[in-house]
Amino acid sequence: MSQTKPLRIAARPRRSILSDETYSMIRAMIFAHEIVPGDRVNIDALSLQLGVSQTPIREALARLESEDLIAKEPLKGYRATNLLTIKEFADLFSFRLLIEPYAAEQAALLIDKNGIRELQQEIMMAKEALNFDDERLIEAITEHDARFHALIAHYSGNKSLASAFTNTHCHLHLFRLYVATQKHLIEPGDKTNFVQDLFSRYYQSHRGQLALKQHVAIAKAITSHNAEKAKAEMYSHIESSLKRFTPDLHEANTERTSHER
Amino acid sequence: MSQTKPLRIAARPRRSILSDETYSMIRAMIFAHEIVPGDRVNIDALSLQLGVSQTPIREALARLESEDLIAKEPLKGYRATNLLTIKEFADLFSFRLLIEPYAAEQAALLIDKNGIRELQQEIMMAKEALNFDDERLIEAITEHDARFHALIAHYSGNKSLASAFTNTHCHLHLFRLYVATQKHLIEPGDKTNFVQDLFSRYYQSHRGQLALKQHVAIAKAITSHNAEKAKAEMYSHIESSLKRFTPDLHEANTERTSHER
DNA sequence: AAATACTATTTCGTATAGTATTTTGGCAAA
DNA sequence: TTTGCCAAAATACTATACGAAATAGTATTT
Repeated sequence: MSQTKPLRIAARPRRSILSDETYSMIRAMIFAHEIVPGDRVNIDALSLQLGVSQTPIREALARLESEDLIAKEPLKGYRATNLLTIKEFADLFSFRLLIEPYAAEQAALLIDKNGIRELQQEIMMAKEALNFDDERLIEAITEHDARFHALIAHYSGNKSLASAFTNTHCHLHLFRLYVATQKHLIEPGDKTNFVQDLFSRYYQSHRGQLALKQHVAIAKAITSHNAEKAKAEMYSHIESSLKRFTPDLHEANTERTSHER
Repeated sequence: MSQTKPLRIAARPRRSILSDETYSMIRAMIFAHEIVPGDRVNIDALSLQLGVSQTPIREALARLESEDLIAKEPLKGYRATNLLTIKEFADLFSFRLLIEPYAAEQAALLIDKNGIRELQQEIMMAKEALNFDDERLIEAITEHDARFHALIAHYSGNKSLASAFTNTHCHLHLFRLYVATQKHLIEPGDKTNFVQDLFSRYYQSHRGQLALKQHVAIAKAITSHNAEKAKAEMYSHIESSLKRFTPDLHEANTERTSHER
């Protein structure tokens, strides 16, 4: 009796949906620069490398295409999209400036005990991450940042907003740019110094706990249901990031912002 | 010499990428309620119906899934997503309220001759559509509305914003809800009257040229580079739509909006 | 009647073959 | 050397058939 159905039980390591796994794997490869921006993506090669057939790969690429992480040129194949330009980053943060302060405000109004716990837990994890060595730190902080903002978008209660935020893939783009500078893949003529400076400031400021302090302030405002403060803190948090991408422009912009009175 | 390569010239009716065509076809089927919300989508059946193999269908569905028009349940298959709830519509319009006034403002600052021409052309087409019979009218107005807002999002110059707007698929969702009411597919107990009333007001107001007047005002502000006015007009345009989804709430909301002083 | 076993259907993934298109590399002519 | 053309190779895209595994439905046993 003990041997009747051994195969049924231990048959497979519980095969999940290969198509989804493949998607995650390719996405991770883009994240980690194993697939370099602008590079051709050969389906055959990927199929061999990941040990799956073409079908799941095609589905994954179709999905990645609609998320703008992969571009398709008909009959020529797929390629990883290029890094965002400085302007595109600036636009991305301008966009976040439109939606995330509102998200924080709504989250402050709507968040429940569960959400409060999650948010506090996330802050705790980030504080622990500060002890990591430099190499792990940036990755950990990036991941924390992504989760933190996604969490707030989620608890805004507005699905349209939450998925719009997710679809920006802002943290993936940031990390990809960072890796590119580390690997000196940015064309030398092209403001490399600026980009590197940007990241040293962006991530060093994390090391210096600046951004984390901002996160703490936002989290505190939300968990105490102070909507006005949550909105304002989120605004200045993102605005300070935006300014790094527009070092020359923000002087000219004299317009008052929505959360100011 | 004339006969050497006749095949090269007239070879095929220039078959484009079947995968993309398939995507469009399935999307159109959702739009037109040929695929009913909540319905199972059988790949085999679709393959037969559209006369293509499974491969392009799979890619199309993967894409539609990441756009939330199709949902995948692992090992159970794909199904068309349900209609948006009233709350989801309200959230959707709240979201548009965050981004589109800004889009109009930026478009007014940045639009070029080409954009101005496009915008005016779009308005002209909409005016002509008013002469259509009722059946065609709603479809034509929906399409105009979609193009008009997308155009402004595009000429905001902010790609993040433009693609976020596109990804809402707001007009598809609206039209789908409309078709559902026409076909009496909404569960009777469930505010059908409200939904039908909503649409009669929404589209009758178009027939009464109300929304088109608003579009004209927005277009005029943008083409004359009046950023403040463009922002304000867009705000009230969307706000009036939002109110149709929140007939009871907007009294309580005493908060001032960002474009008001 | 409930639990179990069996069957049918469907999904998911693989493998392979064929066609269309692009890319490459070489050859000839300018 | 450069330019243009052509054929060959590589690659992308589609079709099709098959099999394994899970779900759903039915029948059987307890």
